[in-house]
Amino acid sequence: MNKFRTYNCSEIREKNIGEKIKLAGWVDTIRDLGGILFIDLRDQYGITQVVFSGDEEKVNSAQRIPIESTITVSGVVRLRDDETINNKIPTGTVELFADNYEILGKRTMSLPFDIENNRKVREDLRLEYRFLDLRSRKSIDNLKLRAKLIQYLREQMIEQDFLEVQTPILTSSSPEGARDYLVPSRVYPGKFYALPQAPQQFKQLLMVSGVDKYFQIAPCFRDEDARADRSPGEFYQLDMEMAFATQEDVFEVMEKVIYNTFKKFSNKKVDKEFVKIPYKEAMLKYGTDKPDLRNPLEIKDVTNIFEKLDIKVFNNKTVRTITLPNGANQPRTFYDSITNFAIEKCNAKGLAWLKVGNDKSLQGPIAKLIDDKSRENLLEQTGTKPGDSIFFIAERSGMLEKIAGPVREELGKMADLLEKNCFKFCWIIDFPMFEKDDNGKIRFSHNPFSMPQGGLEVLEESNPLDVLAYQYDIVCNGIELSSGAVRNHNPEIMLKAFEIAGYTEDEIKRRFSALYKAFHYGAPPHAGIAPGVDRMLMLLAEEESIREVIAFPMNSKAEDLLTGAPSEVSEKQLREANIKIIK
RNA sequence: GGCCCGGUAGUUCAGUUGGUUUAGAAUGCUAGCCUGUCACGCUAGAGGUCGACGGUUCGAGCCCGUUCCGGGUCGCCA
Repeated sequence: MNKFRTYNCSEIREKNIGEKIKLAGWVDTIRDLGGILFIDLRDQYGITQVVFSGDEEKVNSAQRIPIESTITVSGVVRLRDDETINNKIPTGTVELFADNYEILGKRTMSLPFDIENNRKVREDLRLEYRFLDLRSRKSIDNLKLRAKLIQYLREQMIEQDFLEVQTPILTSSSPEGARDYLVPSRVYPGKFYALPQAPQQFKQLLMVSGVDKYFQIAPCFRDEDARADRSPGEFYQLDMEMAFATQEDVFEVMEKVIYNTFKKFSNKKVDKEFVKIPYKEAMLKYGTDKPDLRNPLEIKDVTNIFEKLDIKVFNNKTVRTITLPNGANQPRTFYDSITNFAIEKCNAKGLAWLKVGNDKSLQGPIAKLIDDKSRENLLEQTGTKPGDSIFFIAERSGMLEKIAGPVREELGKMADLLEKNCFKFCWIIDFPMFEKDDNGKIRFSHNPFSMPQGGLEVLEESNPLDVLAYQYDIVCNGIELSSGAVRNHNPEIMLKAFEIAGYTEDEIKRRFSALYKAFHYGAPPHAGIAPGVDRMLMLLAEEESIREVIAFPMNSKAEDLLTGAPSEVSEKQLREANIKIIK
């Protein structure tokens, strides 16, 4: 029998009445009513009410236990009177009538914050005392959800015949992509390992080796600044890759896994259809490559109508609109507020708008400048009905999405149009292979290892900026869960693609030697994806910050406030690592 | 690195055009009372360099400047 407890704090029920038992846990609250005293005893599983009564000395001493200390209590399980039953907890019909207790771990420092109200507390303080922060019910629930989710993902991948393979953590720096975390080599002065940004090269090598379907719950490391939905430093992906597979094969596996997972861990409606939207269309209709499809608003291009009119603020610009159904009823403050949003948050010069009356008449700042025929075309082309209103975003094309996208989102929120309690997924497909950087130089727009659509022929004959890649993102409610691609397994096409992006053959051989070499030994066509585990959890737990679903996250400045990482190391360690610090 | 927002009891916040004694509230803490509470209740008490420095002013939590710290965002994240 366990020395400290015979049951956990969520276990005892009416069938245990009369039983002599022991419980151990944290003192959650003490309610001292004078002659009688109640303690809510808490552990990972739940809460049981403990009663001290009768023995005046015991009641008085129990009253002085600092809350959040750990104790063990022995006594007898009693039925509660009908009027004292607590329906909020599973153990609410019974209680432990204590005859003795012992403090196991006394709290001797004052609490830095109220544990159950931890969500309102400054995050740095919570992270400094993460061990207390994690005592809150919601934190424990998130840890449990994470464990179950990872177990379920693993089960599903195994069920679909995927083989779990672990790839190295100490590996080599890859010059593409994010900044690496470097680890100095002791044996080879001046040389470094890098922590993997993703197991990308290894999983592709596994394909060449003959692993047919690979997966891993993979830790990934990137030295980039944090965001609310992006942890700094490290995160986990459900990394997968399939041999002899096309884009559609990856979609089929992933849709099954994602749908089942969201269905299992959420009470919300999960849309079974994963809409496929080409990148170009997404940028036009939603102003972003991660559209939130709960928002019904769409952006329309009306440049053709306005290039014929002489409206000063629209001249020589691309003009796009968002129609807000029943928008004409919105008060003036609504229009001011969205205009301010566009100007302040998106750097727009302004936001023109029109109300459409029941007789199709237009009201608003630019109404007088639009002739009858243009008005008809405008209403027709944007699908605007009497009683609606239209918002105009006019900009040069490069800037346009940065305003239209956020304005569409904000309008949806302000008018409360987002479909509630549901998850809506889409695939964004047909990403461009190349883009121009600020200096007009052509570079890879996403993954250099993606297969260009049309292969070698297209690379040789088309304008690079028109070449599409077999590259796809999966997006849920406006959050990007993952990127994936059909990989380029053909060395000839690989050389050509890198050549367009300004790399020589020597550079490729040097930087991607293993992959480049391997692809000369019979590589299967292969494709994969790697959805972020933390982001899935964030959506399922309905958390605003990714740090709520990670046990020990770093703060947004990439510091671990518990252990003090990153920290200075001793001179001896530096010498062994052949490192000299330049300040 | 750029831009935006913030910093006032342990914690979360309020603090009016700069002007009345001792800078408030909630919660937490301490003490006392209370035999059926479950966020128990009631009474009393302690708790503050208003982030820091400088300036304007008869007078600054409030205005100005500098700086530090925190959050968000853009860059960045193939």
